[in-house]
Amino acid sequence: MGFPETFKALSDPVRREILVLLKDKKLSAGEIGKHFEMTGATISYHLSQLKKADLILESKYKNFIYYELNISVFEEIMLWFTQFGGKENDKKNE
Amino acid sequence: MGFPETFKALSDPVRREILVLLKDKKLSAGEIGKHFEMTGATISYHLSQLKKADLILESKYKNFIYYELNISVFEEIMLWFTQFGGKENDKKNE
DNA sequence: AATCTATTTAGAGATATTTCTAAATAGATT
DNA sequence: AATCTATTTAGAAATATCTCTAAATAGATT
Repeated sequence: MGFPETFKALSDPVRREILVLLKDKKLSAGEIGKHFEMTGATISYHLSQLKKADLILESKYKNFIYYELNISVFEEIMLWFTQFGGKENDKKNE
Repeated sequence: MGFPETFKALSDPVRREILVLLKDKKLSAGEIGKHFEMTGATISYHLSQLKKADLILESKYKNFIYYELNISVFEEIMLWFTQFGGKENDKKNE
């Protein structure tokens, strides 16, 4: 939806952990929930925030809703960070 | 102070704008404040959050307190993002 | 030393966020 | 069709965040 939402979504530790879980595999809401000591409703809330921020995509299969990372938005965020320079983000030009 | 604080600090639009202002030059609290329609007290609050997150460093000169970016923490954050892959963050290995 | 200027600290109000329980949806299985 | 399973939605409570005004600090200037 836009930068503000994306950064807000990234500001919560639970949501960042969900993103890490989704790093290498699609997972259902229930599978994600098992990694936390929280109700399914709370997990659902966090997933909705990540979805609103376009950081994840969802797809349905049978009863389940599967979530996966939306890499393109990660790239946009990375791009925002490159403006601050640091240890050469421009290796390509060396 | 650690990832959670850093991401929290980055989640506010005013604070992100402050970081952009500091991108190419050191600025005093007052100079930063001029860019916003907020009281100095509020700016001071945001600066304290950025400082707590180690995103900025401060130094005194006369009456003024000058702020500048702390690049190393930006680098740590960038590193966190690289775990999500995306459009090759490993150009070096091509 | 008195005052001025730059900034922070304290306290309070408004709003936003995170979490829960209970109820609603919706598809799958019997 | 009745029920079971997975997930979301609604509403409420607790906590955190952002902003303000007023007061405190501290160094600079007169």
